[in-house]
Amino acid sequence: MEQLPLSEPVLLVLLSLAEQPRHGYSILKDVEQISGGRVVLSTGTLYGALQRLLGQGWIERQVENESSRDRRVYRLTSRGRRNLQSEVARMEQLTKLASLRIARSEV
Amino acid sequence: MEQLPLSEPVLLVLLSLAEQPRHGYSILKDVEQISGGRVVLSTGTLYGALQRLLGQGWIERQVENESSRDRRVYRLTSRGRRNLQSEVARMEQLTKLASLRIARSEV
DNA sequence: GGACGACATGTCGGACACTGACATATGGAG
DNA sequence: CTCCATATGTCAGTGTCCGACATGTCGTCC
Repeated sequence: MEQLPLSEPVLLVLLSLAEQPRHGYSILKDVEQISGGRVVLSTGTLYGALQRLLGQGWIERQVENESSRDRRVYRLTSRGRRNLQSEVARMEQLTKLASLRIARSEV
Repeated sequence: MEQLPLSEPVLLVLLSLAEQPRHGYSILKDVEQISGGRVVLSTGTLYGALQRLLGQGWIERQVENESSRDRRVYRLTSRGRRNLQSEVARMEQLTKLASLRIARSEV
């Protein structure tokens, strides 16, 4: 029922979780790394997005056995993975269109 | 000085203008067409975006000789075209990363 | 000539996401 | 013991998008 498209911050959070379950701060660092340092999420953006994604059932809390630190680990749900895939498919289509339009206009 | 990324509505407006100069309503119809009917801009979104893009120097008004109808035709500036190209390059990079991450997680 | 729908531009309030600043607390290194 | 990285969270401000409303023209059909 939720409509795409995703914002870049949220997309990067999901891509980070697509690789493996992570906790918030780990997502923060991973996003910075995979974006080549270009995207540095503020904690407000991150934790707000996590709450929203939880509410929509795209991600879920992972239960931990014993970790000394106060970490909250999240993982993609199958629903979240499906939605992420369709979102990426949409992006690919849009990117292809964009490349065509730009190329055509340069001739 | 303006930072990317662009929202999907604005990106589609720019792609529409990348092909040829258009007036507002024409952009509206073109965006609907190139997005396969998926994106239907509200006029609030469209005219707001056009004002912003004018202010940032990404697009400019085209002077008309004589058209009966009250049309305001816009075209991309060279600055706008450069920025659009770098934005599309960014999207391609992000899309590539996304495909990799998703593919890897499916194995 | 009158009605109606497509064309054409615009404003405005509400909803919502992103940002930056602030707050708090723990772990490890020196 | 001090400092920094780790770790999570809130909040006010800002900007964008959307839907509704407003206004007017042009062409066509009856």
